[in-house]
Amino acid sequence: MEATAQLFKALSEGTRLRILALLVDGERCVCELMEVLGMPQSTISRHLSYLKNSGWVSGERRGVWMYYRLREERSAFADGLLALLSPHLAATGQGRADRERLAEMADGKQDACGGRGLSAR
Amino acid sequence: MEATAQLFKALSEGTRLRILALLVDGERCVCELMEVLGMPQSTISRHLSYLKNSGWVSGERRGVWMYYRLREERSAFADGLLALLSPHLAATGQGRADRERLAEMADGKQDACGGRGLSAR
DNA sequence: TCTTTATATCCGGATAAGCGGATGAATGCA
DNA sequence: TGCATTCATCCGCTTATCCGGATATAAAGA
Repeated sequence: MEATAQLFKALSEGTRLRILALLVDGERCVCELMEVLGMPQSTISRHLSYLKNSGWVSGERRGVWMYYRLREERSAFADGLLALLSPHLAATGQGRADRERLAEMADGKQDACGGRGLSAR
Repeated sequence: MEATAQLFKALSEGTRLRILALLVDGERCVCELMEVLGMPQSTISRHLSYLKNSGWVSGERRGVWMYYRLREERSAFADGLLALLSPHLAATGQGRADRERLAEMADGKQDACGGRGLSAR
């Protein structure tokens, strides 16, 4: 019960939901998320830690960059939750805007990372 | 996005989840919940207000008692969430214990309400 | 080794949330 | 009307959470 509450607590914050929604499409590095969400690095990093500790995402270092993605090992409950959540978030105005912003960045490559951080996809 | 976060925030607290799990089986009055959860009245009442404000439950006064139940008007998303949540909570140790405690109360009618508060079911 | 870049963590401050006793309002009964 | 019961809200307190600048760490290249 308390564990379930903890799972929901991770999802009870707007910024974390935005991050999760972006990660549904694939891995992202911190600087990409900073750029899309328009928030300082410490804020992004802190939320990513939270999501990692609560088991929603995993991080992998590649060179100087940390790439975060959704963890594929999930409980059946968390899995159902995500299946429910991801289309819901994608349909949100904010979700659409974030996704669009990311697409623009991928085009211009004029972002903070200079495009170098963009994972090969 | 922020609205979704708010929805989850209501579910991010153990006591509120216990209450919701109990309401899945039908309406309950405050004194029954007090007795089952073993918490002071102000605590129960506060969480019920929270659940009411976030749209999860509705309350109806009948005489001196307030009966709370799950609101049946829910967004598609909240509906899916509840469908996922309720069996999950019921399978929990805490969920089972609470349910059992309630059953004992219904038998003995020796609870704080003297059984008068037990809705006719 | 020195520097730069990307990220994590620390820190202090502000705000929110939870707790449970105390108080007050609504109801019903004598 | 007076009283008991049920519940909502208030209150002061403690703890948790979020923020973002500052500092520390890790990697890569000069």
